[in-house]
Amino acid sequence: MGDRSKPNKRVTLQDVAQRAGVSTAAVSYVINGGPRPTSPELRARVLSAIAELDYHPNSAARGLRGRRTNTIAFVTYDFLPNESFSSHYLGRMLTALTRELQQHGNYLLMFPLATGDDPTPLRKMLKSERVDGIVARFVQDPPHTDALLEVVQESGTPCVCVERPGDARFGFPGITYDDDEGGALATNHLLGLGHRRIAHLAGDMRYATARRRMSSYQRTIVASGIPFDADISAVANWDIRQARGETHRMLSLPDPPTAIFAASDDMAFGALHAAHDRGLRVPEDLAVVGFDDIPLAHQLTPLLTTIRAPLDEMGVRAARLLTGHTKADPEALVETRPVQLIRRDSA
Amino acid sequence: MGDRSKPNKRVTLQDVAQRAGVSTAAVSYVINGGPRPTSPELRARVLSAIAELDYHPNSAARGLRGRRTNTIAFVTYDFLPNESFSSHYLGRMLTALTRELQQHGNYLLMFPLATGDDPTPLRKMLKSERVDGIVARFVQDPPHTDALLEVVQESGTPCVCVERPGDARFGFPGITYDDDEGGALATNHLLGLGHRRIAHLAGDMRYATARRRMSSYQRTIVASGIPFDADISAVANWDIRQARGETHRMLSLPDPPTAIFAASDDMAFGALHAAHDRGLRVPEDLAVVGFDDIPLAHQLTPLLTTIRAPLDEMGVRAARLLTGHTKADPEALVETRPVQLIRRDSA
DNA sequence: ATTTGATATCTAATCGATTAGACTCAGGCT
DNA sequence: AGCCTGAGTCTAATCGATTAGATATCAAAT
Repeated sequence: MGDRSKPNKRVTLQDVAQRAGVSTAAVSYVINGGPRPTSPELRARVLSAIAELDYHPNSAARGLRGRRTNTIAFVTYDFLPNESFSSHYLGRMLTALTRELQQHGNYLLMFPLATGDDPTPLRKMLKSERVDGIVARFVQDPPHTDALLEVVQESGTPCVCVERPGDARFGFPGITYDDDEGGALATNHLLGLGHRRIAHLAGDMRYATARRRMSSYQRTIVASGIPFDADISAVANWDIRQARGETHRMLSLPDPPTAIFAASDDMAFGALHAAHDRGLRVPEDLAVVGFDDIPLAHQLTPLLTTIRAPLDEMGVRAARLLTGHTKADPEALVETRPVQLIRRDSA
Repeated sequence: MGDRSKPNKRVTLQDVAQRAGVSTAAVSYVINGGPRPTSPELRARVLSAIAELDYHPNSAARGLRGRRTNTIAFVTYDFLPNESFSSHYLGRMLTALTRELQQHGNYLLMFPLATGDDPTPLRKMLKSERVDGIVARFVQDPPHTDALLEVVQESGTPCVCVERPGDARFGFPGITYDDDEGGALATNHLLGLGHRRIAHLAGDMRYATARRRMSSYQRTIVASGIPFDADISAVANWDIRQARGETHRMLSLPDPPTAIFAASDDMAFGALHAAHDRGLRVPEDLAVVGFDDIPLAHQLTPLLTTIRAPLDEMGVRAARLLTGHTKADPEALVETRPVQLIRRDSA
């Protein structure tokens, strides 16, 4: 497992102080820029000693005395055990998060949890003061995650929720995007193209996100004077195959849809698949709009028209709030970032 | 960002000792199971005091004195900045890793790096003694990652490489699977089905994995007495669209392939797409074998026949080696886990 | 009865950084 | 001259756990 011997003796702040001929306090002041002023000469001496000795502050000692770990946890609460890691979707946020954190010497700890998991490990992690804050991605809405949020609150760890509006009762802010706006954008885009028979493929109804996307579709349809038809609104549970099956079913109806708004790109692929099966042209015979904008969306043909959620922006924002590089508006518990219609070839 | 005030006073080991009427040493012994024996009565008193006070050891203090952080870093070195997080492929390993670590109270720190990134942040992280060990996933082979490995070695941090054979010069063990075996399995499967005209879609040649999969394909073909034909061996760079394009090209040849071994499931989808475009039946007119077994492989139709790498096993194994729950065989610098042919519908 | 040894427990030093409090010194004020 | 102020630096206490060394207790060995 690599060199187990200790090849290089530890360099401590003491050593630096000695080398620079100053006190340990002075060195600390220089490193941390305060809380007392330092003279330029002293600063120079210390900095060159640090460089010469290749000194790096010990994170444990810092954490103990200074009560900062420079670590943020990303806590997920999924329905399936491995969900968080296997979604292209989440990748965008994690990438943004880690990069933003790295920029200021902070680190990301992964803490995946699945529904039904005991919250004790989370409690333990928080109470051991391992992290300065957490980014919570809980796919369910209140009250299903109350137990977790209570654990977080009780530990006193700063917390920012993502992909949900936060929680007023617990005082946690949330950074989210507007599923309603996304659903409306998608549906209106199809309406604007002249479609009157627009179907919906919905995600797993346990997800708030799935429910919101569906209801905004319904509202938009109805608002435009078209009656809602349950026959062409199907729950496909985020699943490609189910989406394909449901699409086939709907296309076999006496009055088949001419357009489909799928609540995820995956399901949109299922719909495209079905269209392909039947020799339908996209978008001429069947227009398809997805949601998420996963990488595949612009790799498969036809290129998928979809709704893009600002995952990266949300990641960056969450990181900044937690590391204190941006102040949160104490009034606004919810920050909603706009979604975007990405027009490609499928609609 | 949640409650910033400190709602509950800190509970320390001192408090527990006082409450139980014993010394702090005794409490520590009980918690850590040693290094000295403790009597059952004392243990009981301490444990109930811990429970009553809801005590959780402070991780920073532990780290400082005990030199263990209970944290493992997952360090990636990718060609693209966000690659590590957006691959279904890696998800399997990360899930296995975190779950295994959580089991023993260890945590996973994500540390993604992209080619060309300055290794300084890694150096800094390691020298600050933030982690007990690292799992290194460096997609390139030596000598491209020497600079990074040097940094790791110099820091003295235990390191296990995954998806490559480790590195003898640095003394790091590796846990990997056999790309050659996978390529041979796939190719032989197609040969066994009677195919004589077998094409290959190769990944990005900068990846050792892509090169190995390609050369084992070539060797297997040639070993069976079929001459290697460069016209039906194409580099598609892991890209779906390129794979589709190359498949079209090959199918237009005077002597088109009847089977394709794609070095990744993604590229296999590209091939399937092309077959679909031309109205070819799979596997009758064109047989396709992929590599990786990503979730999509058993969600799209036809279900993809593919090679499955034991990512989860590798993750678990790496975790155990680093946390000391399994001893590494000091002789064997490489542990190669078997791959598996998953027979489904496409070949 | 005394020594030996093993077992169980306690005392206190220690890990390496942060920071409040004490100190020094120069310059400005009365 | 004497006092005050503030900038710059140093001394030393402190964070909370681990663990080597000292101590106590009791059973077995001499």
